[in-house]
Amino acid sequence: MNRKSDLLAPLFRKLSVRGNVAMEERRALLDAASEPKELPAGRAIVREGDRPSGATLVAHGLAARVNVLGNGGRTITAFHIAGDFVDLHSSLLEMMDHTAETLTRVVIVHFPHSALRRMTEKYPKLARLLWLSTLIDSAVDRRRLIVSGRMPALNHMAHLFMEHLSRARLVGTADRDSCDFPVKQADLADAMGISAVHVNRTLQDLRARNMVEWQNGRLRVLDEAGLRHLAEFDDTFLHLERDQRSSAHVGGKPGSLFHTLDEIGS
Amino acid sequence: MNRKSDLLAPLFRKLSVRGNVAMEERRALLDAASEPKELPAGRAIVREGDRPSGATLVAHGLAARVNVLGNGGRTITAFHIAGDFVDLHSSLLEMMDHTAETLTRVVIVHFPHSALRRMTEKYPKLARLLWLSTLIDSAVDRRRLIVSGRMPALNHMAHLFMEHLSRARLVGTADRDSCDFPVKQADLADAMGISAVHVNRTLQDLRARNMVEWQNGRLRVLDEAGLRHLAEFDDTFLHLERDQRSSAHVGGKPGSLFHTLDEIGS
DNA sequence: CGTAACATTGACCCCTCTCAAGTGCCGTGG
DNA sequence: CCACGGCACTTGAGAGGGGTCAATGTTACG
Repeated sequence: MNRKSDLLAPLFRKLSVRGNVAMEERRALLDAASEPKELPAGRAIVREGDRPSGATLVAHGLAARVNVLGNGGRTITAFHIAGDFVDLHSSLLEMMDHTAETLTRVVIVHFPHSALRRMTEKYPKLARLLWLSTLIDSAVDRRRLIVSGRMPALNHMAHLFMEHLSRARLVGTADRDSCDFPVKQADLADAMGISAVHVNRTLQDLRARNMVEWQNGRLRVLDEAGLRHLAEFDDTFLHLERDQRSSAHVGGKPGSLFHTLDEIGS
Repeated sequence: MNRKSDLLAPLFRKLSVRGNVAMEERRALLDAASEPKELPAGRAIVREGDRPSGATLVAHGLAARVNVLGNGGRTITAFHIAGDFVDLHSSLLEMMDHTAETLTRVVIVHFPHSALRRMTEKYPKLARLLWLSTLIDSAVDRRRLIVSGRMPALNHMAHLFMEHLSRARLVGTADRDSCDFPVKQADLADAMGISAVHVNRTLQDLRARNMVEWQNGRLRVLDEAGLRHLAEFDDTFLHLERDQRSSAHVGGKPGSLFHTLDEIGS
């Protein structure tokens, strides 16, 4: 049990940034979670076209949201670190429009939709926080869309690194200036939409500028201000601020609409 | 009143594709809507940094989701047509992370958060459909992320056109092979992340292949199969299929969790 | 110590960019 | 009715970021 709660720590940490999560709510989440499962690297967690019966949380390790193009090219549209759900949206959308696969050894925890439903029914504040993180994920996607379409490789990579570091900090898995990022250059290429060769060159550029180190699967940011500047990185879009309504009072009795439309978004 | 219901027709149409919308629910939506407002082209509907007090629906005309980069470059990450909300997510995210501005004369209808809350409280099925379209919007964003990062201009443009036509069909504002698309080439450039010059050349290519016509703000698709092929366009991601749970029975008494977590997503 | 997987480098090419000039359309004012 | 200016669209030429192909280092590990 203690083991399981450790596994959910990153999620709790992330949710707590945006609003309080009561002990009771933590327990409810723990109860809804299945036994952890371990997957080796390179395994699919869910596949495009699947209709998952629950949501899967990454508890440890690194996974990626992957789409395959007609020409066989692989595209990574997001990295999932500890504390990220890979398919929370499948409950409404039903069919997965992308694959989630492990990039390293990964520990996952599964939450059946039925259990989630029961839990969120009872704890609307918690439901609200989960939806909020869902919306934040979309906000991050929008950000990536801008960056990927507009910035040259150097700036784009700076943004990717800063985003990764910020998100790792959010769930408490980062040191002051470094965090795990155990991917291959080819993975970065798939994530940035450039060739692996050019990833290599861009990386060298960033190193030559003494802005980052990246070896043995660990990212170290040497010049954060410089990186932020290059990437025009502003973590406002991660919505790190505390959400007024969730953290304190909130008139959200279960069943009130407070936990429905008002907490979603376009 | 009749006028107002005409304005909501595209929204109803879109929602109906995914689940039934009862007469009573339509009335509720109509009641929640403010008087329509008309804006000229080039006006901001909401600005980045705003904290809107409600959600705004485009009832007529064309708007765009815009972000401004440091170098002054404008990025369009989405076009909003009739039936699209421009800021539904602001209710949870609170602060807008992008601007929505009109590209033509636009008629908007405003829904105060409070009214939406009351309405969705009473009609969970309706709430569910609204959230669903919210999630579909994110799915479309993910799709754009893939396309924009991976495809050369010609294929990218093919995708943009097909997506626009499909969405226009969805809300009933398209003929068999054509729809309004009153933007400048410079807007297309901002949307695709390429220069206006190259938009022009790409457009000429597409025309030379007899695949599209585009004049006087109207798009006509001459070779849909060809376009779809170029763009690897598969409108599955628009989730046109009927949602089982929403359309028929559904055990969703108001207040049940059915309309909470289970209907959101990551 | 051989092999496989990943990182690095070099050479050459193409897509898209920028700069810059030219064309066409349309609304306004004379 | 025509001249004019503005705006959008076109076209041309040269430059550059990033792509591909292919070879060479470099580890990690059986």
